[in-house]
Amino acid sequence: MQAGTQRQYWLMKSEPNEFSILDLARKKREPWDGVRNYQARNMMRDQMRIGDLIFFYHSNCKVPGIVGVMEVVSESYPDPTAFDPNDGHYDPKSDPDKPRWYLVDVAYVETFTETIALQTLKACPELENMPLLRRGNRLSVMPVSEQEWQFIQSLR
DNA sequence: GCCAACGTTGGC
DNA sequence: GCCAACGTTGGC
Repeated sequence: MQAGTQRQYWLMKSEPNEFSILDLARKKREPWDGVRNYQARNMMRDQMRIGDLIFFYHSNCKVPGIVGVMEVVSESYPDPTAFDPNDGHYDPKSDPDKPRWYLVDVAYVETFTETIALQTLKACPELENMPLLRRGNRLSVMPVSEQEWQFIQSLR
């Protein structure tokens, strides 16, 4: 982490059918590719710093919720899957000379013994301002305040 | 599988 | 630049 820079906190979603925290635990480190949303991209490209911590959230599954922690371990760089016609996340409009999509590499930190379920998070007034809990929110990458981070850690 | 909410696309 | 149509997300 850069000297004088406060560590930041994030939450990132993944469908466990596609990529789960078990997959990350096995691989140790992985490019967080396939994000195709400008707001999410901007946060990865412009704001994330090496050493930031991220809640790993399982979406679109039986018990959606936070399942563990990972860490940002690279600066942002162009998402190579956008240039690969054989990749499911291929985007012909992303020019290698002017890439549209960016990502960071993340590393596995830990898995919680129990999922902190979305249902649990929703019941906490301390978290009512989290974008995650706002109606209709679909952002797959979002900031978490230090207070929210600490509070969620206390739910374990 | 349903469907509400939201982002993106493209015609005008 | 508006906005209708369409596609996707993601909880339920």
